[in-house]
Order: sequence, then C-alpha cells, then structure tokens
Amino acid sequence: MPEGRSGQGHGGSSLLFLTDEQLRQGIEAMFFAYRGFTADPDRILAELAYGRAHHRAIHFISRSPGTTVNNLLSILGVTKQSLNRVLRTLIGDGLVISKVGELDKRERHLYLTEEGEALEAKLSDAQRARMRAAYKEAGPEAVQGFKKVLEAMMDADMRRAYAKLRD
Amino acid sequence: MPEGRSGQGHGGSSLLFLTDEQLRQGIEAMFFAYRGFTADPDRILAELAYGRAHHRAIHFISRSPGTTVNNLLSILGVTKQSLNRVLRTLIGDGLVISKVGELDKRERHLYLTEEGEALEAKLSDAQRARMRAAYKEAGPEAVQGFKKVLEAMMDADMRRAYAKLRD
DNA sequence: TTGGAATGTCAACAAGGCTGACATAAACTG
DNA sequence: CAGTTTATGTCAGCCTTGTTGACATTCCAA
Repeated sequence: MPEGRSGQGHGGSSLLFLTDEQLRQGIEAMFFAYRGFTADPDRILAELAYGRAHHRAIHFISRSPGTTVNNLLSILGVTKQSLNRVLRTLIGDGLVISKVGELDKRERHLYLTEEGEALEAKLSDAQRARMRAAYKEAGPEAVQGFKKVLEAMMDADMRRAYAKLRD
Repeated sequence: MPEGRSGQGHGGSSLLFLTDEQLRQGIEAMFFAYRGFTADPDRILAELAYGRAHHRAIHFISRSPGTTVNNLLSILGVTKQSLNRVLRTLIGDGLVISKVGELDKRERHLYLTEEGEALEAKLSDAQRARMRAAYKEAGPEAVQGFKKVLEAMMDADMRRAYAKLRD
C-alpha cells in the first residue's frame, strides 16, 4: 500500500475490526468474482452477436413475463433508449414479443418466445452451473453470509426491486 | 417462472439443497449488488470525465506501485490498446507517471503522482465506506462467507491474481 | 377539449471494449 | 553478430451499450 494512506482512514477502522486492508480485499474479490460471474454467458452471447445487455433483458423478462418496458427500465437502471435498442433487436430476431397493453395502450408487455426461452435457459444453465459449483465449494453457511453482504451493499431501491422479485 | 423449465434442470438440485430458485436469487443479488458497489466511485468519476476503466487502472497501480503495463494487463483482462488509451489520458493529466525500467528498459513501471494518489484516495474512501457499512450490517461471519463464495466464483487465473495481491 | 404526464421510438454521439497491422527498442539465442 | 522474441506504444476501424435530444402516441385531469 502506498505510504501516506494507512493512518488517515476515516474512522479508525482497526477499533471496529475492519481495516482498510480487509475492505480492499473485499473490493478486489467483488471485481474478480464479477468477471467469473459473467464469463460463461458472455462466451455464449459472443457467438450470437449479443451482449450482456441482451442477457439482462432476457433474464428479467423471463423472470416476470408480461412486464412493461418501464418496469424493466427501473430494474435495469439504464435509459429507455438504451433498453429500446436491445429490445428492438430481440424482437426483430424473434426472441421477444411485445404486446400493446389492453388497459393502457401506451404500455408494451414483454414476453419471451419459445426461441427466447431456449436462449434464456442456455444462458441461465451456464451461469447457474458456476453459481452451484461456488455454493457447493463454499458451503451453505457461507452462502447465507454471501447473500447477506450483497443485500447490504445494494442501494435502497435496488434492494426493494430485489426483494420484489423474490415473491 | 415460465413453464417448461422447472422439471428439466441439470442434476436434480433439490436433492442437493440447491434449487434453481436459490441460485437465481444469488445471480440477481450479484447483479444488483455490483451496481451498488460501483455507484459511488462512478459518481465521482463522472464529474472528472473519467470512467470505470480509469478507476480500475488507478486502483491496481496504487495497489502495486511500480507495476508494469504487462502485469496490469493480465490483472485487468483487457487488451493493451484499451488499457493504453486509459493510461495515456491518466499520464497526460498528470495522475500517473511511467518510468522506463532499469533492469529491463523495455518495461514501463507505473506510479501514481500525488494528484493520482489524491483521486485514488477519494475513490477508495467512497467505495470502502459502502463496503464498511455492508460488512457492519451483515456481521463478521457473513463477511467470511461472502469472501468464500466470491473466491469460489472466480476463474482459476483470477483467483491466483487475487491471492497474489493479498501477500 | 385541451394541456400535461406517461410511454415508447428514432437519431446521433461518446466511452470503452475488440481486432489487426505495424513500429521501436531491448533482450535473448544460436 | 544476425535473427528472433518480448514489451510496449500507436493508428485505424468496428461493435456494444451507455448517454441526450426530439418526437409520436396515449391517457387523464382540469
């Protein structure tokens, strides 16, 4: 660690069992782990000329079939223009269908087609396989802690969105 | 969950205490938590016309002062062209200096300037503050599990890079 | 019925990944 | 010493995915 930092941390963390070094390790663990987390789906997507953005859209449409563009927007945290580009290609390629809302015709309700479901399953299977291996290696107690820390790391609105999906 | 999936999972996970639903929750937790993880530095960086790529370079140079371009490359997992673009701006802005190697004059050793250290500290403080809050909320046992699962999720070479930084 | 709010689409731009080609300098090897 | 490999930097061009701005449609409330 470069000199001139260890003494000036905010709030004397050594008294609270949390040194800057421990925190830094957690930060780096998140960085490296996230790479692993996305690696397998990324490989599959690259063959299909899709990206992570497509995966995210497919995942959450699969999770909540019939969700609206606006709802998806708030979950994904991107602009509607960004999401729209992704949705356009997915709809164009026949992986997603968009139905005009019956009550409110401004809304579009999104569903995966059979083909969309197939890709979703392929991507999910790859990602779940890694997750399953990690869970098994770490053990059930570790998994509890893992989720607990991740939840605490979320912004309040994301924690809400996350909890909502658990229903 | 859309029909046609729950029965066909790979390997009857219910017998192994890991249902697809549990795994999916972990996947979503990673997604939402990573957003929180990067949110605070992102806000700071946006004001300075820098991005996450700059943050990553600054972080690992701060972590291993004098590291070479090649070493940084393997840690970050990007192409040299991509990294070079970022380093060029950081060097141009006086946040990083590049010294020709003494033993091997082909190598460039990278260091943060005082100004670079200042930005690093600002970014780190923000990120550590969130990490510290999450750790405190979740408790020390949860933190153990958190790290354990993240390590198990990394690719082998990333786990090596991660371990190497812990020395 | 008219104006504002909500929803979604299209266009254009920027950041930051990527590949490929190539230059330079230093180190290594036979 | 000649030739090869290694480390780095650079240019050009492409793609994905973020952004803002402009605009059309629909709904709703004054």
